[in-house]
Amino acid sequence: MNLEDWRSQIRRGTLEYCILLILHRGPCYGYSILQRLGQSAVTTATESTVYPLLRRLQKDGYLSASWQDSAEGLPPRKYYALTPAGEEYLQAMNADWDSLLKMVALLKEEE
Amino acid sequence: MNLEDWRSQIRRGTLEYCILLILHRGPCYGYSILQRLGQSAVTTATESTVYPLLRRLQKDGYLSASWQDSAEGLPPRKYYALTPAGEEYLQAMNADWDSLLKMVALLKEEE
DNA sequence: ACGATGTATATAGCTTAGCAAAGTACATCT
DNA sequence: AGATGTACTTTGCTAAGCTATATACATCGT
Repeated sequence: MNLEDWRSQIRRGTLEYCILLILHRGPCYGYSILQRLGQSAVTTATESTVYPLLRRLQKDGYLSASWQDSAEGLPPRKYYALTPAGEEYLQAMNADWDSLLKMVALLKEEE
Repeated sequence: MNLEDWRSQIRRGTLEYCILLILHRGPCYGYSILQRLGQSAVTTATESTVYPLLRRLQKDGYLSASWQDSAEGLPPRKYYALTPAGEEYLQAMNADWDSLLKMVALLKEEE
């Protein structure tokens, strides 16, 4: 297990959380989400991670999706948006995330 | 995917990080680590998660282990401690953790 | 006497999400 | 003609968390 493997593990759950945070700001499409996640080395992911994740979140009722044409010969985009269930799910994640940060901060303090 | 499943995913990598943080303070044995992790709903784990994780970290050279007898008829304990490689690994994780926190904070700010 | 609880560790097998690799389709740039 | 960029899809591998079960002994309650 090296750092790169650890990052891959940390992305589990974290990517899902980040995607919901992005969509909380407004509808967005996969390719753009992929690029935004790429801004941090830890959340960087590939298409084979993000596209299936988005479809899973839609299947579970947390996201809605709609195809929209792009201008100037660009491929059409599949826009995703948070459903009410998705907003609720995100709020529960926010609470857990805060709890986790406190736990880690506690473990660091006590040194 | 419900919140409980998400927590299970978030524990991937997170548990490993928390265990190294605990051992950074000094040697400790599995059962005690298990109880400390149980202080937060997000980091709560079972024996079947923590014991194999500890052995894996030892196998990878991040931890050393030694059996020590307990007083008053209690079962013996396997104490784990960070190796120099483990300390290095933890420092790299700390950097990644900070980076992740910044990413999440950024995504929350922009709303 | 006997079951329940607490301490302490171990292992087999299932499930799931991240990922590499490869593919589709079209437009622009060199 | 080939490379690059935009945008989405699918197959199959791998690794880690988890349920269930096991071992071993001590104490506590009924």
